[in-house]
Amino acid sequence: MIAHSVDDPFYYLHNFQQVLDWIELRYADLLDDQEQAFISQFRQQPQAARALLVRMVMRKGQLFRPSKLDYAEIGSTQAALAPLLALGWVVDDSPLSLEQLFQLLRKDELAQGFAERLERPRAAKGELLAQLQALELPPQPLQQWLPGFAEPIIELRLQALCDRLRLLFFGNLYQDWSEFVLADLGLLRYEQVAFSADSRALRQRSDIDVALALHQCAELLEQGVALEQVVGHIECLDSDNPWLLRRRSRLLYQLGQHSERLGDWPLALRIYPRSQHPQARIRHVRVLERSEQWAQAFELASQIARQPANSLEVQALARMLPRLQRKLGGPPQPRRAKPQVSLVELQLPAELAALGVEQAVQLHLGQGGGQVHYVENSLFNSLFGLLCWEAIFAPLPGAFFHPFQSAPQDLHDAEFHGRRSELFARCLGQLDDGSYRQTIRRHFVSKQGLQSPFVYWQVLSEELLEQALICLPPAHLKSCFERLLEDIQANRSGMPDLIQFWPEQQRYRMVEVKGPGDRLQDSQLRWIEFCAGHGLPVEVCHVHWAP
DNA sequence: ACCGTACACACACAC
DNA sequence: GGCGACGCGG
DNA sequence: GTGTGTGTGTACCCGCGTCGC
Ligand SMILES: [Mn+2]
Ligand SMILES: [Mn+2]
Repeated sequence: MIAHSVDDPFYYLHNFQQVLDWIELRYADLLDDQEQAFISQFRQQPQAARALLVRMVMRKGQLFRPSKLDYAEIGSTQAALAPLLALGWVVDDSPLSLEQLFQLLRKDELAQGFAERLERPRAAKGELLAQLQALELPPQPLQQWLPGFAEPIIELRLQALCDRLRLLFFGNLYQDWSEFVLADLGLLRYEQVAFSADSRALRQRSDIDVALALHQCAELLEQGVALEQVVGHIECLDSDNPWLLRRRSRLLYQLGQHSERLGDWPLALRIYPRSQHPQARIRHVRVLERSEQWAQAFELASQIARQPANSLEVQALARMLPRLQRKLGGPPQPRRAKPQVSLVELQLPAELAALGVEQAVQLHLGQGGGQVHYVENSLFNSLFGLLCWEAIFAPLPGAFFHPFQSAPQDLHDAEFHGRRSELFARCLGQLDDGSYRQTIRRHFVSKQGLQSPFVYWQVLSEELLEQALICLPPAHLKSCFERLLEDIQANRSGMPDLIQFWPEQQRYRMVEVKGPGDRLQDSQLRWIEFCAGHGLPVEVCHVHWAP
């Protein structure tokens, strides 16, 4: 599937052609005439022209100077360009804004070309731009900006089409064509899932359009376009595809946060109710509170408290409800019980501060016998990922559809566990009969280095793994893994900095380190609460620096 | 990992 | 001419 | 001093050339 970069100078072209073939085979019914035509015409072009086009597609932006497109395997850029210009896939007379011109030309070229119109031609490049921006010159072709400039500037007109193809192949827009070469070089290695030939990222053209439009809205948001306008755009976009809906909710949530930052509470109050983001309802209450609508805030908070959707909501409400009751003139609220956790106050020499608090405590605790590892979330998540490898990478319909996936598409759906409950039950069942150790060791070897949403290969040494398998009781692992499966997103974080093992006694403890001025985060509090409830040994260690 | 996702760290404010 | 930001390429 | 909320900074393959200062 992947062309080898070491012995094929056109490896990128062959990879691109593979993607076209893949799409033609599986997605033909989702392409329009223009897209179909591109795929078939592309094949008929000379190799040099095809290669140059792909090089341009892989580069940043759509505007280029031919002198910057100099590739040994392609040879003459001019010759390669001719067929692309004839087809209109590339044009060489696009109007350019002043800003675009400044991105393409060097400072000395601009200073020379605009010499008469610049007051201070020796200033910094950004200053030169500012001087010319004041003249409010409209976009125009290069030949009008700077008649007689040594080379043209060419524009690739196929970026939108190629984004669509990339979306179809990868099912997202954050992966790009460098995936192929990274995989070829062994820098990224993926599990080979035996998915069926009809497994596809997207099933209808309208979903593709929605995905592209959402991506565009995210870009508008980033560029700082008026929020009202972006919200209006998003509201028109609908789909029954769960990951598109999740994407939409996330974007609305971000818009809500932007509104908050601008102090636009009415807008935030309109946006948050439209988002299904796990924290959207809490933000809604919070904005009611910030805008001093305490009665409505209390009412909504009480309503959520009757049917909380997740543990984040429960936790946030425990803080907000007493506060709101006080605001409404209720009786003084009893102080919430602090979490049951053993606290250690530790005084360390200030020289160790350079290591960072976690490493300083790691060093200190290690002197008392019992090896200490700085693991945070990596240990428990890795053990989970190794034990449940087959369930996570099971070829369920629609979960896998291309060779570069590190996780199933529905990993963060509420139904992820339900759709695989049999498989996970089988994995977790191994914690009852002791066979889990062999499964974890087997996958540690056979899957070594393969991308996984749970396994942190760079942290998980064999020594750490063996100590963990000796010291961690299977019942503790089972509680932890069941909690993870209840809500992967929320429960995969918050685990303590350090873990200490005493293999001779089959004993361990976890230690969350807190330097001066630091405090437990919500996810860390929830982990500690979970540990208290299931008998997992965890401590919090406050560090003070000795003068 | 769809400018995200973990962390710690820096402020602010109310009690 | 040294330094950092950034884009590129395998 | 407590408890809260909010906004930052940092890291994601890595060596190399170009550009700007
Ligand atoms: Mn930590
Ligand atoms: Mn810590």
